[in-house]
Amino acid sequence: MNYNFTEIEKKWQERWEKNCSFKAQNGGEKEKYYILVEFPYPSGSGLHVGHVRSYTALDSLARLKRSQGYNVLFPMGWDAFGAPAEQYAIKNHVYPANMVSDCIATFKAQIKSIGSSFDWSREFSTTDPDYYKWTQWQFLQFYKAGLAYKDEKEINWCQKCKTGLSNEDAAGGVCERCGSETTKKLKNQWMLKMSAYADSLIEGLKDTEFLEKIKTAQINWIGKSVGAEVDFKLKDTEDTLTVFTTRCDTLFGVTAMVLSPEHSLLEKYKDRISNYEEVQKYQEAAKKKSEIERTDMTKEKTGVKVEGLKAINPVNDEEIEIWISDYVLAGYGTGAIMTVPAHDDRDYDFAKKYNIPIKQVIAKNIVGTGDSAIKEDKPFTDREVVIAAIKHPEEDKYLCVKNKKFEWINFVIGGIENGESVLEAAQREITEETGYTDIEIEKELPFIYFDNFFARHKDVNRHITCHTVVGKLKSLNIIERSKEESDLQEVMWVTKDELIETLNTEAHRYDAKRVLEDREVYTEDGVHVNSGFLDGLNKEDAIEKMLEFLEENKCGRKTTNYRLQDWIFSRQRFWGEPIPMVFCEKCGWVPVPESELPVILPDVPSYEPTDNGESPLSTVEEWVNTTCPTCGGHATRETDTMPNWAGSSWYWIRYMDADYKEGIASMEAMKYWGQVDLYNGGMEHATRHLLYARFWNQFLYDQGIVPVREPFKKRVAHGMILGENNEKMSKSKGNVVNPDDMVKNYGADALRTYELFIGDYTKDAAWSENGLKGCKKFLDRIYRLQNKLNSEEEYSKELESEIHKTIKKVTDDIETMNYNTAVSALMILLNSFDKQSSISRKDYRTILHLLNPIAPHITEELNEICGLGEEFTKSTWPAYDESKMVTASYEIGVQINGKLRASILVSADEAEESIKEKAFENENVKRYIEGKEIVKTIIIPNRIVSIVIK
RNA sequence: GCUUCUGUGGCGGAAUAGGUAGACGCGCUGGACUCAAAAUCCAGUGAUAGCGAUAUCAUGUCGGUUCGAGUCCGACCAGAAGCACCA
Repeated sequence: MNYNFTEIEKKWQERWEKNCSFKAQNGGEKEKYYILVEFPYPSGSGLHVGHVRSYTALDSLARLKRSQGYNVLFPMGWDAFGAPAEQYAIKNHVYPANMVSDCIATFKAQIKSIGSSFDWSREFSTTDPDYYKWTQWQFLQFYKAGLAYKDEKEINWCQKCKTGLSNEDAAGGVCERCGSETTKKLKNQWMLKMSAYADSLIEGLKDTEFLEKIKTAQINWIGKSVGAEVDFKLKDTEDTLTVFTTRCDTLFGVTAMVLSPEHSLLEKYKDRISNYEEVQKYQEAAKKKSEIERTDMTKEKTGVKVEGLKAINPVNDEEIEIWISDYVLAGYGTGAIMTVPAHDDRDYDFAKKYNIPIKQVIAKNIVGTGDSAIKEDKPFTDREVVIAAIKHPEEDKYLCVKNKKFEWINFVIGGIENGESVLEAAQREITEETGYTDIEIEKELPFIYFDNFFARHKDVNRHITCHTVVGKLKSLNIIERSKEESDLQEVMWVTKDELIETLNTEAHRYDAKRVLEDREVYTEDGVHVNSGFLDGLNKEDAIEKMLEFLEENKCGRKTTNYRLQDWIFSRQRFWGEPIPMVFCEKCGWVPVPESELPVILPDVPSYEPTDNGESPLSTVEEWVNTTCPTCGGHATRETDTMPNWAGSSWYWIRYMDADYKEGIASMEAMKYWGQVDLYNGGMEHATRHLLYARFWNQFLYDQGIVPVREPFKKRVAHGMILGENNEKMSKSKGNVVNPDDMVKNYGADALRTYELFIGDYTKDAAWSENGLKGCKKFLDRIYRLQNKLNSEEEYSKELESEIHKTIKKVTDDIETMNYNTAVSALMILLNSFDKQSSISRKDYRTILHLLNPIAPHITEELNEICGLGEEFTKSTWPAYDESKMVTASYEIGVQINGKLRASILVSADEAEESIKEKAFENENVKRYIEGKEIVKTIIIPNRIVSIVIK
C-alpha cells in the first residue's frame, strides 16, 4: 500500500497554520510551560541535520505537553547580526539585511517542512529595528547604572577580522571567528561590568537544574580565587608594589618579585632603572608575541632583572630583587607576583634559570601510623638527625642497614651531636654503623622535614628534624664495627629499583624519592619553618595569622580575584547594533535619549572593516555627525557596534511578548511565563552565551525590569550528529547530509523518527541512512496496520496490558528526553499488534496518538482517514492505568550459586512457597542440587529465585 | 597538570531500585513470494564446544562487597570535553 507522504505532510502543515494550532496564549487557566531552543544563525548553507535533531526533540516534548493540557510557549526567531552575514556581504557586495532575509526565508521553510510546532506569531530577528531598539535601550540601562563604561584597554585584536574581541571570543589566543592568532591592541572600548556579577553568577547556579558539567564549566570560567594583596615598599621611594597571592603564608620564603612586562611602575621609575633599555627590549618582544606563544607552558621562562629597583619584604624588611617576565599576566590580580621558588613550580623554574635563591618555609611533616602512632601518655623527645643515602662505589645500589630485632631496613640514620655539623655527623654514623671508612659526601639536600612517631625500641614519642645527605663510597675499605653495632644490625645493599619497596618507614621512602628524582621543590603541605611567627603552623592557620599581621601593619588585605573580566562590548564592525552613545566635545559621552531609539544602522558604501581599526560606520559622515542631546552642540556618534552576543542575551524575554511597544516585554507577560522551563542548546554555549545571558538577566532583575533572577530553570545540551564516517560533518569531508533530501526521499516523519531513535539525545551519534530507512519501514508498517482494523471500540484483551505499559513508557521517556527508548517502545508495541489477526479502533488510535509527537503528519492522517476521532492537536493525551499493566504470568530466572540455571513460569500473584516448589521441580535445577546441602533460598518477587548450595 | 564525562556484539544503542546482559533498530545468513529484481513476509544472529539438551567465557583491566555486579566501592588503563604560566 503506497501513500504520498509529501502530500500528507503538506496538507497537515497547512492545516496547522490555518488553525493556528500552536499559538500560545499569554495567560488563561492552563498551566504554562516554556520550551526554548537556541535560535539559529540563518546562514547561507541552510538547515543542518543537527538542527533537525534538537528542534524535533523539543517539538515532541512541546506536542506532548500541549496534549497534556499545558499552555506551551515554543517560539523561534533569528540571531542574524554578526560575522557570517557580514563576511557574505563583503564577498558578494550585497547589503547584509537582504541576504539575511533570504536566508531566514529558506530556514523558515525548511523548519516548517519538518513539521515543527513553533508559534510563528512571536517570530523576530535580532536585526529588526523593533527588536534592537530594546537591545539599545537595555545598553542605556547598563550605562545609567554605571555598569557600562568606556576604557582604554589592551584588548584582543584579530588581524584578519580587523576587530576587537572579548576575552571569551579570544580564548586561548585564537580568534573565535576565523581561527587565526590574536594580538593585543590598545583601544578605547565600551565595557560591561560583568565582574561585579562574578559571585552572583556562581551563587545563582544553585537555583538552576543545569547539567553538572555545565555548572562546572561556568565555575571554572569565572575562576574565583581567594587570597591576599600584599604591599611591598619600593626601596627609596614612597611607592608600594602590590602583589596578589593565595599563599600569603609563604611570605618569609619570597626571594624575588616578578612584574608583568606591562607593569606601570616600570615606566614611572625608568630613570632609576639602570638597564631600562634591556627592559624595554623585553617589553617589546613580549608585546609582539601572540597569546599562544606567551601561554605555551612547555617553553622555557624568560625574564629580565630590573636593576636599580628593590622591594622590601614587609614581614622581615629584607631587600628583594625585582624581575620582569611574561609568565606574569598583566590582566590578572595586580599584574605582579612575589616569587616563592621553594613552594611553587613556576617560580621554581624561573628561579633555577636565573639563579634566584630558594628558601624553604614549609617542611613536610610525617606523622606515624600503626605501631608508630603517637602515644598520648608517653613523653616526647626532640632530636636532630642525619639520614645518609650512600651509593655503592661501582654498582647502582644504596647502603642500608637492617635492624635484626625489628627487621627494619633503613638508610644509615643517626643523631647529630652537639657542636657537630650535619656532614660530620653523617661521616661518623656511617663508619660506626657499617664500618665503611672511605666516604665522600656530595651534598646535603636543601630541605629538612619532620618525622613524628612513637619509637617502640625506646618507648618514647619522637619529634625528629631530618637532614638528608647524599654521597658515595670511594672504595669498600672497611673496619670492624663494635660488637654492639654488629649484634644490632646487619649491612645490606639495595638496588635503586627496589629501594622504595624495601625501606620501612615513610621518612626513608621520602628521602629515597627525593634522592632518586633529584628534586628540590616540594609544593606539598606541611608545617612552616624559617617563618618567624608562623613557625610550626599548618597552611590554614598560617594564612589566617599572616592576614592578621598584614592588616594590623596596614601592608596587605584579604582579596578575591576572578579570572572573569569585564565584557568588552565594542566591535569595529558594520553588521551589529549601533551603540546608542554620542560624543560631545563639551559634555563628553552622552547617551542617546530613549525617545530617539532605535539608532538605526545606516547602509555604508563599504562593509569592509577599515585598516585603522575603526568601524566602517565611521565613513558615513551624515550619520556620524549629530547634535549633542545635552547642550545641542556638535557631537559624533559612537561608530562601534555591539557584539553578536548582545541580541541573544535577552531574546527569550522578547518571545513572551514579541509585539510589546512600551518596553522589552510587559511585566504581566514576564510574570506569567517566568522562567524558561527547559532551554536546549549546544555545549559550545555552556560558558559564553549562557554566562552573558545570565549576567544580563540578573542585571535586569536588579533593576526591577524582569521578575526572575535566573532566566533558565533547566539547561540541556544535545549531542552532535556526525557524518556516516563518524567525523564531524563538513563540506571538505564530503559527509554532509542535507535534511531537504531526506525529507524529499523518506518524508519528514521518517527523518524525525530516525533522529530521535539515533541514540542518547545528549551524546554525539553518527548518521546512518540505513537507520533512516529502518524508521521509514516502521512508519510504513504503522500505515499498513489500518488493514487489521476491526470495529471494536475498546482495547483488545490481548493487547490491553501492553498498551498501558507503553503509554507510561512513552510519556515518561519523552518527558525525560529519552526519545530513543520511546521510539523503541512503540516499535515493540507495533510488533505485538502485528502478531494479532485484528486490532480494535482504540488500539490503533492509541498507538497513533503515542507516535504523534514523534511523527505528527502520518499519525494525524491515519487518524482522519480511519475516522478514529478528533485531531491529535486537539485531543487529550492517553491515560494509563497501573492496575491494568500487570501481566497474568511471566518467566523468572532461577540462580544456583549465582549462576542462571533455569527459568520458570509463575503467575502474578503466586505465593512464595509455590514459586519455590516450581523452582525445585525444574529438571536442570534438580540436577544441580542433587546430593547438595541447600544453604538458603532467596525469592525476589517478580525478579529471581536464588538458591545457595554447598 | 587539574576538573568533568564516557568505555556493553560487526554497527547505533537497551537494561527503573544491584536481580534472566545485549531490548529495539541497522547489518549479515537462510527461506517464502517472483521469470528476475525491488518491496514484503518468516526464521536465525555475542564468542567457543556440542546434532541437541546444555556448558564455559563475555559489559576497558585488576581487585573488593554481595546469594547475585554492566550497575556499588578501590586501584589502574583508554578516549572525549572543558580549564590551564590565573600566582
